[in-house]
Amino acid sequence: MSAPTLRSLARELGLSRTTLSDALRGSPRVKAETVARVRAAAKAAGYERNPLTGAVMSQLRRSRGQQFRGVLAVVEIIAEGHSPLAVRYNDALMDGISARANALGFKVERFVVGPQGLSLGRLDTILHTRGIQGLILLPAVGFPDLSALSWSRYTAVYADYFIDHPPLHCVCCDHYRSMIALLQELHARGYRRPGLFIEISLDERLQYRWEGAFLALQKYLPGITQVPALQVQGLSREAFTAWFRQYDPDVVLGHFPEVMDWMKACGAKLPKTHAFVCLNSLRTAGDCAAVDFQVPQLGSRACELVVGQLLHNEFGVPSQPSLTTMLGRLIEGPTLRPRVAAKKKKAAAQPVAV
Amino acid sequence: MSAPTLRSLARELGLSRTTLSDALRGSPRVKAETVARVRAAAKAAGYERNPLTGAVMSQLRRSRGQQFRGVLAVVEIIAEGHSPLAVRYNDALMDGISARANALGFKVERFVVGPQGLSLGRLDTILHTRGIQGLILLPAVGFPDLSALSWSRYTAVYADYFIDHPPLHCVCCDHYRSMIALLQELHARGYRRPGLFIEISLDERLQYRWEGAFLALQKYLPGITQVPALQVQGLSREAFTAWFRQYDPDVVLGHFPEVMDWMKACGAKLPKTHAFVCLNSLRTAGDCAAVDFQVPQLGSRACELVVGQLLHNEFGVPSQPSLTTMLGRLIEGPTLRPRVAAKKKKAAAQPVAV
DNA sequence: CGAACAAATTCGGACCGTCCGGGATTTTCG
DNA sequence: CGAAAATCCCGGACGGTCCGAATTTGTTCG
Repeated sequence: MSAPTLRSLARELGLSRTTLSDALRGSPRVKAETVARVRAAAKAAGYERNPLTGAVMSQLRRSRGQQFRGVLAVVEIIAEGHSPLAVRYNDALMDGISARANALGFKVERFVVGPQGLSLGRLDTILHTRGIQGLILLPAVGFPDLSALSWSRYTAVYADYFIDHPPLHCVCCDHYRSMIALLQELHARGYRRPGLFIEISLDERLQYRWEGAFLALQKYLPGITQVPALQVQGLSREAFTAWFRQYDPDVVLGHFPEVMDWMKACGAKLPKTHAFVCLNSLRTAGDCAAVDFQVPQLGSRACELVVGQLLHNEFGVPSQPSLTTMLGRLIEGPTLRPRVAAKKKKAAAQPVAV
Repeated sequence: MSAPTLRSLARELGLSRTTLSDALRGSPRVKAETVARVRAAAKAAGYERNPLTGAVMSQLRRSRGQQFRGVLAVVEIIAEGHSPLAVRYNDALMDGISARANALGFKVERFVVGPQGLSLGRLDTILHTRGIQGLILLPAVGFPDLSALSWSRYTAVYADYFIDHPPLHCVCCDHYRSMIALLQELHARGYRRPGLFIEISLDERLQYRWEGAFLALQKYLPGITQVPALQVQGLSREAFTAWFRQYDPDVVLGHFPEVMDWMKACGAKLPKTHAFVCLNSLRTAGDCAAVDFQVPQLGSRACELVVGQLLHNEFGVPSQPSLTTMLGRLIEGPTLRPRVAAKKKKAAAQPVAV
């Protein structure tokens, strides 16, 4: 009489153990009234389901059927003509998502929301009828509002820095730390006048993580000649040339590979006298050093997060959203001096983690 | 055919599932020759035993009905006398960890590593014999090296920004975004000369996230009078007073509540003429506005991460470490003007997310 | 009003890996 | 040769989950 079990409690209530199990977990298969009745009885009898055992059983039961465990929806919110860069970014994300989802036994379907695609209400209906519960939201322009979806049915991750409507878990590259690591690496290679050339709107979206890290490290790395960052609203050759001539940064960090030509026009030899590192490898054609965000890995991590929550039956908006980030990598290129091997162990061919 | 189970493998070998189970665990009940044969076949078929499942089943069978709990190790690395602040931080983490672990069916045990505690080798042995596989590492001074543990046996999370030996997943507060949000909130409340007063060693450990965010936002928030940040190596009343008199910041952000008295001595009235926000609520006694890192929630998240990996049978060092962060919150206090209710919906009593 | 059909709700079966009692076979020994 | 002992292996039960099937309830239409 000391330890009430699922089965004994079920007998007492005149229900099957299955119904009890489903009711206690709040499965929609059981009538709401029954759920309430069962829970009250369980509480009265002092029954506590063992969550660890439950999780393990769930896995065991699932592993038999193998293969197909469900469908994940990848939701793309397209407000207006999206740039080719965004397309490349999203495709890279998709690669990582699909690969990981497949390995975990999930299939992926892509939905497009926006003027040319589905309305939110329509998406909600489709997901509901298809029984899709896991969502991965691809980065959208601006700050999208998805609060119209019935969130209590879904578990989701936003593949960007931040979403407030609703506040979901996010997965994104760590631009701040990537910049820190990049500057430290450049410093180790002997560069002392790093210059940041950035379009304001790009960094604003990232809450100034590029420039924040740049400003802080410019101040604290030893022996640095501070070059003021050049912010522009649009790409302007004149502005760049004037800035480059005035401050003569020995390594330019920026998003636009076009400036390499402008630097050369000013007499710079890459990588002999000056260097250039593109802040986003997706913008390059492999002809310069660049920061690689490892986007597929981000997608993979996002996928793991969603699947993890699905398996734990956690739905709805999280009580406290979190941001999961991963460090970018420096891809070597002909526009940057390789690291001088101070110790023998550092292999130049290896990509250096930044 | 991709997921061999104990039973399917047994059928194939013409043995019973029981014998298989015993053989794989090396029970003396099974003939040595059979053990070898079974193990070889299991390896060939790609059968993998999930240790957590084993533990659950074992307890289930042994002590029927009794609640089985898995065990997580919380590892504290204490190099020298740890500050009372670190103690408070770790205790808050533990609260969150314990609560979440409990809900997930785990219990927590604390291990202390260091000169006054266990050696790494000893810890490794203890964890092995106790069969503990999930580790949560509490923040350590400096950059600890734990590579001596047999990592292939464990899955772990480090509850701080960064660990490189080995590179593990980390969970930490998002100091950068917390500062951004704090400055935006202060700006919305009408403050225009925020001043940052910070000890270098504190921010250096955070890769200058406080100051990086401060520098960037000082530059981009409209109508700001830039007050240069005051960095100190130790707390000095003279340096602070000189800085405060010279630049007259209308809100001081810093770690040390002591400066409130110094500000008052300079003629400041809190919160009438000036304000103070402590950058770490654990340093305050509730007598001033402060940033709350929501440490228990961080612990909770760390716990979820470890348990998730345990359930998925993922051990060893991750191929690509990630950092999971959560936003701090602004706790209102008598040293800060409340937000002026522009719209009626903003309740002053509610803590504003920063 | 009732039949046909759809949706909602509940149930039964199969399953996971472990432990223990016990069965089957072989070995030891009187 | 027979009995006891040793060795090796098997079946049942455990608690909880999942899925398909069965049963009940509700709805539409002739």
